[in-house]
Amino acid sequence: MDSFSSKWQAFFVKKLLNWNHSSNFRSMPWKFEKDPYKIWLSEIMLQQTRVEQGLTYYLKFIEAFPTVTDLANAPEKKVFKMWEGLGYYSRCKNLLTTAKTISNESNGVFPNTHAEILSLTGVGPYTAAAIASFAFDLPYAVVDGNVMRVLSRFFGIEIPIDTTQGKKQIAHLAQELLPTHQSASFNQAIMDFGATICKPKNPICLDCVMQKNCIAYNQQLVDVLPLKSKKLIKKQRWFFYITAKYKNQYYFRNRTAKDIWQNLHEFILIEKSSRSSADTIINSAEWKKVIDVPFELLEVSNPINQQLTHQTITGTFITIQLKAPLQTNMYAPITKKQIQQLAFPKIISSNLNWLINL
DNA sequence: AACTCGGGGGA
DNA sequence: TCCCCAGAGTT
Repeated sequence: MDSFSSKWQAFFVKKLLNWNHSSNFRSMPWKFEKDPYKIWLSEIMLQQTRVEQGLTYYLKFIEAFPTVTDLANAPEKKVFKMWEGLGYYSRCKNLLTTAKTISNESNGVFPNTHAEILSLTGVGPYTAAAIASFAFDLPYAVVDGNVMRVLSRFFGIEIPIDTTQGKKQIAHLAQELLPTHQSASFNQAIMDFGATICKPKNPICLDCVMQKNCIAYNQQLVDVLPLKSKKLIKKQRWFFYITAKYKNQYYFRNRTAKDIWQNLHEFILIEKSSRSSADTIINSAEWKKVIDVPFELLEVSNPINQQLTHQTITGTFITIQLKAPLQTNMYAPITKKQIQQLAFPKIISSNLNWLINL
């Protein structure tokens, strides 16, 4: 565990803080922020999310909900609508849970110890360390994708970072490196350094202030580290969405199953595990079960692919005009005005305009 | 320990 | 296409 010489560790910390003080850090609205609520909000939004992508959402949320109590008291539907497009929607649900906990049980006062922060729903080791160090100057080292990459390269760690052992070793090393009285600066610096210099692809080693003692650089392992042991397996799914209109209303439902897009809304869905034609779908028993009234077929879209991390969705939209309201209660009729308040997955929101000509 | 949860951007 | 992004919760 302590196989790295303290000399190299001192070098790393000194060079990193120096690099940071030379105004190389990234400029972001939550930098130097001391309000734990704002730090928490930004950290949740940035989980597995690029800073540039999360930025507009953060600004929008802070304006709409200046305090944790404002967020706790907001209608859930409105919060999900504002989160629409950011992905990983369980974050939004957990965000609301924690906002209500703090607002109701702590009178809106954010917890100020590492253990309490870590116990919040949606707050794991990374986020707890980030809030503790940035808001309260507590000595906890953050470990995110940047930190794992930077440390595995500089110290030449060859244990895969997607294993328990690998994560444990990096976390231990990061905590050991952390200068106790400069935890916020160190944590921000190492992430900015990873994002701008020690990048995943084409890192800027020629400009790197620690090149001299970087094991990956000296042993030509920069393109190899960090190691990962697992390969991603993608599942293919075929979604047939039925845009069913009756008297200026369209049928939707909220996704509640243990699956993607929980708490988002969707049109009537018939899913297939293999490629299928729209004709087959329209004549299937499943179709007759949900489209239980006479209808007129208006349009069948071309298939549209959406890439997710673990699956590829091929979506086809089938537009029909109902001659009577559906008898099933699996889907609810929604007016155009109401539709605009609902949150949808991207494959629906990006096609909503032409589907129901808003 | 393995799986699953989105959407976007870069190579 | 594939990989990665200021990770966390569930199984």
